[in-house]
Amino acid sequence: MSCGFSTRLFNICIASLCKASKLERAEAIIIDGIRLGYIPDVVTYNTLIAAYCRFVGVDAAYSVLFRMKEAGIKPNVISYNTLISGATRDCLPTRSLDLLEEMLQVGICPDAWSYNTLMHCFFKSGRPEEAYMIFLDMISRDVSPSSTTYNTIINGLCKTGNTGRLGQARRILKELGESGHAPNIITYTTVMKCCFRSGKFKQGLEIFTELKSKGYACDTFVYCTVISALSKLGRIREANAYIDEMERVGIGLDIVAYNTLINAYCKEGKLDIAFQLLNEIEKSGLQGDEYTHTILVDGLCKMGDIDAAIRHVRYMEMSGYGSSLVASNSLIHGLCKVGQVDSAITLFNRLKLKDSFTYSSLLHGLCKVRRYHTAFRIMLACVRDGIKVLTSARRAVLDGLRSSRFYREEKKLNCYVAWTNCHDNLFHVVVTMFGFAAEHLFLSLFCASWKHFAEYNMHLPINNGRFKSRGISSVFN
DNA sequence: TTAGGGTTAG
Repeated sequence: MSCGFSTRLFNICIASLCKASKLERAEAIIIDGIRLGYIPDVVTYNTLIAAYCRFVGVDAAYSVLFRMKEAGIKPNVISYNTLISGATRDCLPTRSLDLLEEMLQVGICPDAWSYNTLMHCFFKSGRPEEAYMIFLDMISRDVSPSSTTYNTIINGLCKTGNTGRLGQARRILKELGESGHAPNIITYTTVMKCCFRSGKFKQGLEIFTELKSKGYACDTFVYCTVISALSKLGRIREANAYIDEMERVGIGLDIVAYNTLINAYCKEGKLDIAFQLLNEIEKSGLQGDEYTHTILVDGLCKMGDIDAAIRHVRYMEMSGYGSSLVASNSLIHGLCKVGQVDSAITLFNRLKLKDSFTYSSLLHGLCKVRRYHTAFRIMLACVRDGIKVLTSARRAVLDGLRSSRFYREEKKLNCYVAWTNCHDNLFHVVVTMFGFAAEHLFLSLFCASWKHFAEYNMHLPINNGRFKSRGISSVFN
């Protein structure tokens, strides 16, 4: 008994070292502990696995699993769930699936936690159809979905663009409650964020009112979501009121909350307060991240202080934040806005990575100063790279080419765009066919009982029989 | 000792 108590204390000590990322020290303590008679148990090793996943990587964590077995300690479901979580953090769906396979092979039954994490991994990797198949496997093995399962699916489908019936977000929440799976604060935050993401601000704010009226305690996630949405809408006074409320109810500010605040002040044009907050972050022992500085760069661009924005991007590069694509996009947009299109082109050419924002901003800037032929060349490169620009940017280039009598270029560009659209349509048909599965899940999720749903899905062609051990990987590869 | 929700740009 006393030995068990000592092991608990020993594990607490290891956990605190791991939390502070002092892995070498934790390992040394384990060796010293063994000499003194403290025998590490499965909790000790699981703590170490979690820390290696967080601070080093899943491969290093997996080697701990190996050492654990060598020491005669059998890994349990938490050991594997932790590794799957590590693979998810690094966005490695194949790896997480292999770990599930290994669990089954060594006779450890995956639980809801394992499946939820695995589904999240596939959603995070932009593969909702496979996440759906994981869900089917979960059902076929009689593992009951939990509230986390619902939240993972709602969030995953929303982030991968399958918003489905989210147009009726409040009804979804009501149906979830009626089905006996009461939504929790995470469900509310997820659905609210989905509304904001799809531009349904009114509905999102109604959900916020609803969760407050139902007595849910708002946490920093809820406040950040709402404050950010209000900032985007330009409703700064209300955003400020919630910032005050957050402080009043004693919610401490982490880096994401600080970034949200800085963004609100930038949107209001109060750059001085935004920079004061940056100092406050550093004084409080936190550290600004890529988001913090990107928000500041964008704020400076929006205020027309391009020189300061350029200086801040240089500061970011020198301070090890890397070159943020979002910050560069803000800068390109800002340079075009103040008429420095050549500088925008120089920056554009320097970028190794470009996206739709980069191209759209520069194309708009070029059209604004009637440099349609340059815009034509850049847009050709963009189409060839398979990047889609805003419809307004494409329209501006085509209209400009026609008005400047560059008919041959206009025709060529139109051909390219039509060809790409044709491919997109074909792709859309394929995606829709597979997407049926995800959509079906979504409809069933809120309309039918889980049991009925699972039985029904057993007859779907996409689920020809249950997944079997070793069979599951072959479905995905 | 393990999972799900929050912050940036056109």
